[in-house]
Amino acid sequence: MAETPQYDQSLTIALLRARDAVTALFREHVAAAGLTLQQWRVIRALAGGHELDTTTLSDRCVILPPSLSRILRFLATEQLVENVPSSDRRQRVVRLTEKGQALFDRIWVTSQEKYTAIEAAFGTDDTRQLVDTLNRLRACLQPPNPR
Amino acid sequence: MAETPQYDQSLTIALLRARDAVTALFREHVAAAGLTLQQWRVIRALAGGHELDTTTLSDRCVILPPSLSRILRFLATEQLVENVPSSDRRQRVVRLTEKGQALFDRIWVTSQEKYTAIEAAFGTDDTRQLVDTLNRLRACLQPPNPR
DNA sequence: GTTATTTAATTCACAAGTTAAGTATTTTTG
DNA sequence: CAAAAATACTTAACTTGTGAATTAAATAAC
Repeated sequence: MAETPQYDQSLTIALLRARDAVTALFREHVAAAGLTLQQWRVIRALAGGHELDTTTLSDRCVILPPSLSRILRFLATEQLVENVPSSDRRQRVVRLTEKGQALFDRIWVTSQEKYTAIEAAFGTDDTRQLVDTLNRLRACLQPPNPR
Repeated sequence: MAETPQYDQSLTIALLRARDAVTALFREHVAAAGLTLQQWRVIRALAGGHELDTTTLSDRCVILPPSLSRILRFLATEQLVENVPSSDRRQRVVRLTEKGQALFDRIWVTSQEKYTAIEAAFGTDDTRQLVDTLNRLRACLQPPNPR
């Protein structure tokens, strides 16, 4: 039964597969609302009236600046986000429009349900512990303070 | 300190960040050899003389068929992989060329070292346990047998 | 205060992710 | 055996990931 040499034991592959399995549960539902998962992450980060510059947004959504730039261009044409004047005119600060918040509200309900279903299937404690472990892994790999 | 509403507690984001942190350790080294991480996953799956059809390869590398098609096209032009005649002429079976295997051998050494370093930093037991947990999560989310 | 330097974001070019449609071969069905 | 259905890939079109180059504005250094 030496089918997969050691592939299933690889941390990188395990992370990839697990992420794949989780996102698959949300993709269809988010797509039905006309958004990709990445666009949804941005909307979600801005929900509740948060005004964020693109650097913060990029970090929080784990989306590289060039991608975020394109995503914001799309969301702006859809009138889901709008710019907020900033004192530092280099940076771009954005927020949700009313339409954007409404779309968030609509998607969020079902999204919550799906997430709850995951916790139910995998266990609430196990889920929380996994998140902690993943964050610990990350903390342990990234040079603590590049400042 | 209510900076991130609940974003850091999200399983999807935690998976994304963790994967990001891990792959970052390998990307530069693999890129120096002229490969992307995805191309490297394919090479790695074929290493050791494995002959695989694209369906199996797609599943094992967690790369969708259209992407794999492009990747194989590239690897073929680089003469790193070659086709193997198959009795079922619908399917494409590939294997590494000598050049491909040589490239694998070259990358693999350093790759192993990096992986060992991760285990050292995060703990061998913790790493193995995390992989198990991730595989369990996946098993628990995916409908067991679509056959 | 003008010239460097740094910083924030965008643009560019190419690889990959994603869905849908298309092509060729095999299997199934009648 | 011929027509229909299923299977294995590939192509096409669009969005995103990735690294390098570019633009614009703010800060630092003369």
